[in-house]
Amino acid sequence: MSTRADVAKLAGVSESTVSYVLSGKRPISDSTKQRVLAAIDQLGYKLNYAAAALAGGSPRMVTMMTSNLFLAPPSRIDGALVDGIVNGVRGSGFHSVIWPISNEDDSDIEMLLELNFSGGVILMNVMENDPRVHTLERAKVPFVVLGRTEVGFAYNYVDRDFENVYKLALAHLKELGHTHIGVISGNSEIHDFLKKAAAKLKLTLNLLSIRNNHDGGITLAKDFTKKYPNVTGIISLLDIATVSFVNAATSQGISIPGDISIVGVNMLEEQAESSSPKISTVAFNAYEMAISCGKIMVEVIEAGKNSKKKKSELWVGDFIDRGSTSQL
Amino acid sequence: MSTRADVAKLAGVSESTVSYVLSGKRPISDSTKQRVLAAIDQLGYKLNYAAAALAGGSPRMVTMMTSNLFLAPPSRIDGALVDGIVNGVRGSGFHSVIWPISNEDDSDIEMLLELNFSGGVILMNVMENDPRVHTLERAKVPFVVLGRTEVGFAYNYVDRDFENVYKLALAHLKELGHTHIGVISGNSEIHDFLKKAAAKLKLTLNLLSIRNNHDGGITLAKDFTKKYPNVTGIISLLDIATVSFVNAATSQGISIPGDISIVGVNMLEEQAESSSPKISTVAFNAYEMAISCGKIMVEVIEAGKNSKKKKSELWVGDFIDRGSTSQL
DNA sequence: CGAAATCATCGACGCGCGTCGATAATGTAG
DNA sequence: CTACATTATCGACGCGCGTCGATGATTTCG
Repeated sequence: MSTRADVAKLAGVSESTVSYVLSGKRPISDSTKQRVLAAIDQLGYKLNYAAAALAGGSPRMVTMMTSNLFLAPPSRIDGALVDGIVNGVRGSGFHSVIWPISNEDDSDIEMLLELNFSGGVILMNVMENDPRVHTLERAKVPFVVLGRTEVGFAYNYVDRDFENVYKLALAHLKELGHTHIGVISGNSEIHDFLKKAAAKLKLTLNLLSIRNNHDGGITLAKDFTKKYPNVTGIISLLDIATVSFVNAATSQGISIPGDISIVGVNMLEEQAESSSPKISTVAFNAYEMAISCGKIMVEVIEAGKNSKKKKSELWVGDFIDRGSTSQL
Repeated sequence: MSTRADVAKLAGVSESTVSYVLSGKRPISDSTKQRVLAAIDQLGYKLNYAAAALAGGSPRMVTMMTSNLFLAPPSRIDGALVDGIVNGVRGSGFHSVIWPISNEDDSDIEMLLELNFSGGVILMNVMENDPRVHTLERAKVPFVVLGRTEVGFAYNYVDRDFENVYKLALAHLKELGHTHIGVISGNSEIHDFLKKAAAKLKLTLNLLSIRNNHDGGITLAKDFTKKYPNVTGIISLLDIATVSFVNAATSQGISIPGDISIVGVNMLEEQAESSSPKISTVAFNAYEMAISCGKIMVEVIEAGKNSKKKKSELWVGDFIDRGSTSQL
């Protein structure tokens, strides 16, 4: 393993010059820069991670902090997000790592920060008013939240523009004449953005709360028309259960889109096309969004502590018609 | 953030004494040991990760190296394994981290090693003759393979004792009078251990190769009895598809265990109990196995380069009767 | 009681790199 | 040609810790 000293010797310059070539924090003439880079290439020199961190450089490593990636039934979406982040930061010469935290215990987070081996943190699977955000804030680590946790507090985030995603889905259903809309969700309450969007369009919402698994969808399909005679349109916030629901409903004689129109807003294309019939969605480009999140993370790290400006991004997708909706 | 110097000053000892208290590599009298520990406690001192790594200490961090955790449909089993490893090493004061590698490209692995921020590597999702094993071997990093990749090459591993797992499942089916056994698998060939076990018991195997998803199970169930009239017993190496198969077969009038007896060998209990009827299995204690793997990893790291002895462990589970098999 | 062995502890050095202050080389204006 | 700003480069130091050799304290044995 060659060191900075080896590179300096081979290039005939001082060690600090090598450092400045790499960091670009001081001007270096083109000629020496070339020589140094050639030496680096020839020796296959790699920056020693630990030494750089010790000497005060921010490590070129991004940590994805996630708690429920492995406890809950794993979703394709989580996979797409992880994958996107990895590729997003890779392009900038950063590495990425997943830091599994087992529970609500803060000690895992603080461990990570104390180790100081991570240049930035991407917080995933956030909840409303997630306390971890404040832990990160206090620790003064550059971080980006994938999702949003609360208002009135400035932080970097990348999220879906749920306000418009819901509006898009509901507007489509309303245009087709549907007024009583079922909401397939894993929560016991309807999300505020969704309530607001429905109110504006004067639609009636009906919460259909199920677990996001195969069983959840099947259970919901059973006696659906008897239980929810008014519901003709559905907006679904789940993925796995939605596929099962559509399959199950169809096989027991409910026609989609004849009897029920359904729009998914939280599914990957692959999933939306795995059911029969296929499911129209408001596209959720999870992978692309995660790539962008990774890039923003890198920008935030490189901007350094000096920059107080927070970056954020909201993603809407197009409505993709796969034929699961029709005129009432 | 307090340092070793702070602790030394407070305890009234030299810095090296503090180090030796922590590492235990030189004898320290009880009285000073107590004083040092008290000072550490009082200051909330934490070993600086980067400095320790730089100075040559092996970092108290374990890296799980996995490629297809996020590309393939995620399985509950992978989750259980990750979770087990995390908890297994946590008990020994190690941290663990997932290093996602995107493809067959070795550069990701070498990056990890060059960074030298990992005390040991647990290689997951290994294939037969996995080249990564040799990369790790060459790099002289302590590593443990979760699974087995090839014979005639000494490395640390933890794996299921497939030879006996298969034997247990097949013997059970044979006792009940089944002679033509279907093998539900995702591969295009039958695993050697399984072939051998069948040969010894004079059973005929019939490969039923499907994808490990909901569709795979349903497709297989369709016209099963027409396509495979001889097959009365099944040993399934998949999890998700098996649940779907059992559900689908049952709902189209095939009686389990009346018409077909089935034994799963690669499922979590939770999964085996989610179908109707439930599925008898040879228990796969993935979580417990992973905990053990984590502990072995720590042992290997702490044994250091001096110890040439390789550790390995093979796990068999009990046959758990859930009523999915019966006398022919 | 003195010499040797053992034990507990200390001091110093180096790991590889980031960065500050200083210096040498070059350019600019008076 | 001198005085001074600018640019390019160097040398030295410190980050926090692991570890080796050395020192002083204590015990053991002849």
